[in-house]
Amino acid sequence: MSTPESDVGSLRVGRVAAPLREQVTDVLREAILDFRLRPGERLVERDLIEKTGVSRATIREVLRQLTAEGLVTVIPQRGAVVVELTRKEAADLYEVRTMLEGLAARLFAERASDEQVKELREQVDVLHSAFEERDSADQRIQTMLDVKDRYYDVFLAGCGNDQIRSIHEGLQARVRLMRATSLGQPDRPAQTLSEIDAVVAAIEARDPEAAEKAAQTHVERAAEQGLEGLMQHSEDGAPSSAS
Amino acid sequence: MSTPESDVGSLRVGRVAAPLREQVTDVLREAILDFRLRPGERLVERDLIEKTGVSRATIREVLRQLTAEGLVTVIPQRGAVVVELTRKEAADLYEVRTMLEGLAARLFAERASDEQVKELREQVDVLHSAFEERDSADQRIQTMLDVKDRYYDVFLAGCGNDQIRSIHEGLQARVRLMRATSLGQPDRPAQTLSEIDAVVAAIEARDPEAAEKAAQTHVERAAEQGLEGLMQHSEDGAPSSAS
DNA sequence: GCCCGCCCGACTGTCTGACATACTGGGCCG
DNA sequence: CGGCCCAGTATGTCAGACAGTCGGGCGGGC
Repeated sequence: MSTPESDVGSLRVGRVAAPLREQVTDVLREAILDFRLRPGERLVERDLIEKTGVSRATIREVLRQLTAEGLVTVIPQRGAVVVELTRKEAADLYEVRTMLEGLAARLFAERASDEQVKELREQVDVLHSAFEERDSADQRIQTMLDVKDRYYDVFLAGCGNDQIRSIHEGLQARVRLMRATSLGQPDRPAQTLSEIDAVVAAIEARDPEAAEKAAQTHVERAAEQGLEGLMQHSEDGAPSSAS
Repeated sequence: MSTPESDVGSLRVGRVAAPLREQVTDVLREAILDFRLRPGERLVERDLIEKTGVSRATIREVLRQLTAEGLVTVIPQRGAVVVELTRKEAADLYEVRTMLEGLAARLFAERASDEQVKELREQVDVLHSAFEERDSADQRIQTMLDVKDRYYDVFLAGCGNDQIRSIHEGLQARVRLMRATSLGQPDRPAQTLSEIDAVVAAIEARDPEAAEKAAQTHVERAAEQGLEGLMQHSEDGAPSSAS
């Protein structure tokens, strides 16, 4: 061990210069999740080269990465396309997410420090005030989504299981993607708030069972709403254009 | 080869010529899971080029893929390394896997066809007879692992949620990887058998709750055993060499 | 007039070679 | 003896090239 043992490990320099490849990955991921690249759209390497300014090799590595993340599908000899989620796939994703958030909630209630519980409550408060804000509807929804992201950060950090976080991230991304086809009912904010309140309340009471249950209920409700928008579409395909 | 339209759809040609990249990915993945590439080992691109015979571009795409699968980590400017699982990471993985298999078992009990249940039972029977076999210990263990893989195939197919399968695959791979450091107690086969029996029995009884519980118990037991081997090692690192 | 088969353009899959940059280890100098 | 500098090593990224495949359009045959 060369590392001079004093209190090393906490003073790492933040590695400012991210590899180009990762920057591109982030940019593309954002573009997909923002629907600037829409589900079903082909990702032609040459176009991406022009748009991003990096070389083909880099682009291809990025595409592999996004493929593994489940955001793009690759058709052999045809290349990458932005994933289109089937209704069934979306339902399956929600099912897993239900379990996962339930687990996270239970663990949070069992293991988190009082500090973390307090922090979680604070995030919920912020969420409430974001809801109260009188911006335009669009504005408010965006704000709430952002705040909710931070809520989830605390939530998944506090449960003490890092694997949950990384898996949840992937699920979350794809679920978000699903809203492409639905786009329908964006706001059921009040309901969301009370569901989350229930989760945090159970956590504050240090009641793991209740927390798990509440978290599951929350995702199930979200699933109902989310899937509803897909119902109108065909049985199991995801035909975005031409009827 | 102009597929004459008679009863097409069932006679797909199995796409024998997989993209080179995927073959290489498979080979490397196998090598990692077989510990021919051991945890902590550096994966130097030039070496891999020599060993696999493909070009650097291809190798790099493969490494990205494996990175995303969680089998290798990349240290910036230093390259890829076969992952070394921390005791905590392993524990976290088991926690998630517990939930996941519990969910799968519940869904299986709820949704699978009688046919599928029967098939599952058959796999368990095969597992039993593999256990009875009087091969060398090593031989038997290998056989049981193979059979168990097939059991899981049926199990995860029958639960009807494809997302579970893909996530479980990833977890499974990394958990297997963990045995690198432990290597300790490979066989607790009898215990395993009875636990699985319990799961399938509950499924046959179409009792989702019991099935979920039994499946969770199974993974928890496996986790205890699996993690035990890691205990002897240092707190949270995974120092494979020199103490 | 319609259908079949051929051909062409568009892309991907893969390879080669090259260059800048960052890390490592070791020898040299003060 | 300790710190500095340097060359070797490996990654990060780019440019260009070429074969193979897929799809669609065009033209000829029936």
